[in-house]
Amino acid sequence: MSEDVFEPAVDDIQLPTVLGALADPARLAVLRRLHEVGEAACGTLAITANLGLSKSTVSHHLKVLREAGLTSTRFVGTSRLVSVREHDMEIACPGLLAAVIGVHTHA
Amino acid sequence: MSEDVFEPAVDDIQLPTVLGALADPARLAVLRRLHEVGEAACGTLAITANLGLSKSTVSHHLKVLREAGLTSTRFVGTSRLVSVREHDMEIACPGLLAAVIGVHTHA
DNA sequence: GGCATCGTACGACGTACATCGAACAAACGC
DNA sequence: GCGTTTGTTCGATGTACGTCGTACGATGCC
Repeated sequence: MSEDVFEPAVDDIQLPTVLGALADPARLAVLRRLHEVGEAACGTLAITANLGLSKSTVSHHLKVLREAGLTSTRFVGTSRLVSVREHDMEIACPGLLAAVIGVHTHA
Repeated sequence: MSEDVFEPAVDDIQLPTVLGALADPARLAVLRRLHEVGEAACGTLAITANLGLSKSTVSHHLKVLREAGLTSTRFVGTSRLVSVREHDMEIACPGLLAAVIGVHTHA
């Protein structure tokens, strides 16, 4: 588990990349779950967000979210706690998170 | 040119589909152009939006935008005038369009 | 009717993506 | 130190996507 996890600076967050990261139902579900929980570990997410995905797939999705600038990762023992970069996103793409997370009627 | 162009009803607009449609720089440019112009023809867009894309590619992107529910097409002679379904989008995904179109600092 | 114009549909091609299982690396507990 | 837990990485595989040129269909003009 190397520490060289790439997280873009606020100024380097690209809108198309963010939208691409959000364009997947699984990642959308993960992001909403993270938003309401605040912080969660990868394994916990795989179970709690009740997406029927394998461990490696969830890990992959978390990587996409992180590299798009949507999430941040914190190391605690053998776990990694992931959280949404709400403040940074509000600076980079104002209103986007609220619009995407706040919608209830759509999957 | 058949008239059977599919445009989803407001209730059938899916957030992941919309986000997927927005996740392409070319489509984002087209949408912004449409937003400021109000209405434009396919050929006009291909030139005005200064994306170096072929006619068929622009047509393809317009199809993606339309099927996602983002745009509406109106038939006028041999041309098709495309416009953004701003009102419908505001109902389906409130705040999303504003967040995506209003960002200036990102491509 | 005949011809130009506008846009779509069709194949084709290369690339990117979502998904999985298995193998690996790191850190903890005993 | 050893095994367990946690998460990443590595192929591999099938699917989807972006792009193009060309061929087609529909409409307007002479």
